[in-house]
Amino acid sequence: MEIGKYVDETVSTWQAQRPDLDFAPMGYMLRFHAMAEAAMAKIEIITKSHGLTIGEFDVLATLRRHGTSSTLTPSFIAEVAMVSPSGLTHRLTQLEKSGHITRSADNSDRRSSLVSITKSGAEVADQIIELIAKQSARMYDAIPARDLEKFSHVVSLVATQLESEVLTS
Amino acid sequence: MEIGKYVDETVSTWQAQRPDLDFAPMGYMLRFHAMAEAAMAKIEIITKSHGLTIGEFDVLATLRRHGTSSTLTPSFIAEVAMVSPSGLTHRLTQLEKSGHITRSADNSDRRSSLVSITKSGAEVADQIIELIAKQSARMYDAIPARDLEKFSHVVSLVATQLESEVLTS
DNA sequence: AAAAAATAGTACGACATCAAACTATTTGAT
DNA sequence: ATCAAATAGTTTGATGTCGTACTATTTTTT
Repeated sequence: MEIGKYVDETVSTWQAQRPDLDFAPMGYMLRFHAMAEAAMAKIEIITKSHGLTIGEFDVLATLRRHGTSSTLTPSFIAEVAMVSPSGLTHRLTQLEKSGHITRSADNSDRRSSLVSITKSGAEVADQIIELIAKQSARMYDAIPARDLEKFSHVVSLVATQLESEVLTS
Repeated sequence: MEIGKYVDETVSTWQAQRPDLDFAPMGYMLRFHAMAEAAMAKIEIITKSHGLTIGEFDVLATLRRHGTSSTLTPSFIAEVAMVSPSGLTHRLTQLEKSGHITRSADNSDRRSSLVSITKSGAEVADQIIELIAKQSARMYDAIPARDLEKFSHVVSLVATQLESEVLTS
């Protein structure tokens, strides 16, 4: 089913069953989410075409954007990429198999290790980020700059609202 | 890491490494996505507190909003809930275990089956949807109605853009 | 009427992720 | 200095999802 229809159907059938509730905000939220998912699906097509999951690309991108031959610790990457330690281990293992990164010992702290991006890793990251930047631009092509500002503003407000709630709930 | 910071850091470090590209649109997209994820995480807390995954609730909600004692086929539910057939089978199995639905044979087409929501299933669905409706409303509390309209408009535009691309790519 | 094609649902295998338990090492407290 | 606590990373087990293959049934074709 297509996104718009899905949301419309969901909201209207719920509204019919529960007229005591207002489903308009839920509708905004659903549309918002579906949209973001669709955008992400586009990105995934790009990474997959280069043999990477989005998660793996995220790790590779974290390394790449800290320098063409950067070396970071798993902890730092996990923090920035917002992935669990175990999730990161898996991603690193995959990237290592593909030859996009190398792991080496950290002699100053032997609990830790050093993750380096390889030449091929940096190349793939560069190729993918170009496609993502272009795809993202295309996504907002149809939107007038003024609307986009307004949009961005609302997104910020919702973000603030959401994060303030984290503290109170 | 907090959402806003994460996006800012990502965009600015990429921009420094690849000044030839424009990362502003990607920034919008990332913020957009992070926000939607955060919203969904809120919903997940609600469903989890009633012992359901979001996916399971989606199935239960599909049944509930088609009537308090509705009966639907797995095919229809899978279509509306946008889940794969195998994914649906798993969700139905879980819901059946919890006593929220029942499966029975369809005598008019013996390949198919009939899924019915139970009394407890309908009750849980109602409880959860109330919380989701309220949570969604709270999310947009801080936003003036006019801005919200604009927001919705832009979301629709992006949606259209994304879906038109599906055809051309 | 028989054979081929389509459809409904399930089973199985793969995968990305997470939480919790675990090992190894470093830091901090006494 | 010693021992407890904290930290870094991996391993293990569980979960939810999908794609593919499979079984049973119905529809369509000839």
